[in-house]
Amino acid sequence: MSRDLTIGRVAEAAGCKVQTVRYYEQIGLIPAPPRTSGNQRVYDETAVHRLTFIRHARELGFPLQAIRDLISLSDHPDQSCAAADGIAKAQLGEVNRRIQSLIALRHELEHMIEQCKGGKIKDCRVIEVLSDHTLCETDAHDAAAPMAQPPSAG
Amino acid sequence: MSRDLTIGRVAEAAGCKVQTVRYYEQIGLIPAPPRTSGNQRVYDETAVHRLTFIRHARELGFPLQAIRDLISLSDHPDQSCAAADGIAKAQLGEVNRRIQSLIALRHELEHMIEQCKGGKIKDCRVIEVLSDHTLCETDAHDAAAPMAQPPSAG
DNA sequence: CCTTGAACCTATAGTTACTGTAGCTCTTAT
DNA sequence: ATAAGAGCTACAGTAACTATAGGTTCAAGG
Repeated sequence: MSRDLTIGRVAEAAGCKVQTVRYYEQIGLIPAPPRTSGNQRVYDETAVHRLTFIRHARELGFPLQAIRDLISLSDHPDQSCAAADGIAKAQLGEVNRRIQSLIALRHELEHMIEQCKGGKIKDCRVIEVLSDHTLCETDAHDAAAPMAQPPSAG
Repeated sequence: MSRDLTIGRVAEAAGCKVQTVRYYEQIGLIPAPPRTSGNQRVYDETAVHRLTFIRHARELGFPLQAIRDLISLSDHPDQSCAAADGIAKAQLGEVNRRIQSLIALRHELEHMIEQCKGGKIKDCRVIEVLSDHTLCETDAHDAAAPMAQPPSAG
């Protein structure tokens, strides 16, 4: 078990970028770690733990604000679980809405591609469907619930 | 058929905000319209058409750059349809990836919520699952393909 | 004709969640 | 001793808008 990790090691272990770690520190999502005599950050395993937590939550689509709430929750382990549960449930609702929307979008795209089998643009359904209001009366219109954009899982 | 639309009318007809219309003009996605003597923008139906096109494409998850390509394509109607088709197909691939990811995420959230039925945070699976690397080995990890974030369909 | 209030104008800043760059300093290996 | 590579700060940029401030124009009512 290695203590005294550099920011690069921590970032690698947690699966995020060095800049992202510094950014999370800047916005107060992780505490500022101690520094070496040469001013470089020194982390331990708990930083990896918390960054991994954050990454997972981001991958699950939680906005940073929700993650902030979850973290403050987890810092008070004797409180009721209900708040964390509520956050997860709200997130589940978002995810379900997103899935519905995307399925509608997929139908529309498949339809567009189906129609567009070689030919000139003036006959191209891709352009036409996008241009014409009446041709796309699927539920695609209530798409795009205002949710966190997904992190680039790099 | 009304000609001489104000920006507010156009925005309403196309289902987007006034600022968004000005923004699209600013970034060159729509042409700058003529102005009244009092410097106010004057649109006609073709602006509504193009803005609707853009909104649909955004709702389908196309990034503005792809929309830009589509528009420049549609300005040359004698070219092959293949390019537009390619853009749509790439988009379909993204949509499918997103759906897969979200379904995995939904499983994970449902599992979390299932486990978390009243109790204290120290026993809460929501926190635990998010904290622990090994507990979430679903395909959630290849989630979050770098795609355009969805527009707020307002 | 004058006034009121909504809608318009420009310019700029803020949003989210980072990512990238410039120009340094520090650490580590040879 | 030196050179590569990683770290440091600070700031700019990204997408795609959204919001604000502070001013102008337009349409309707008195």
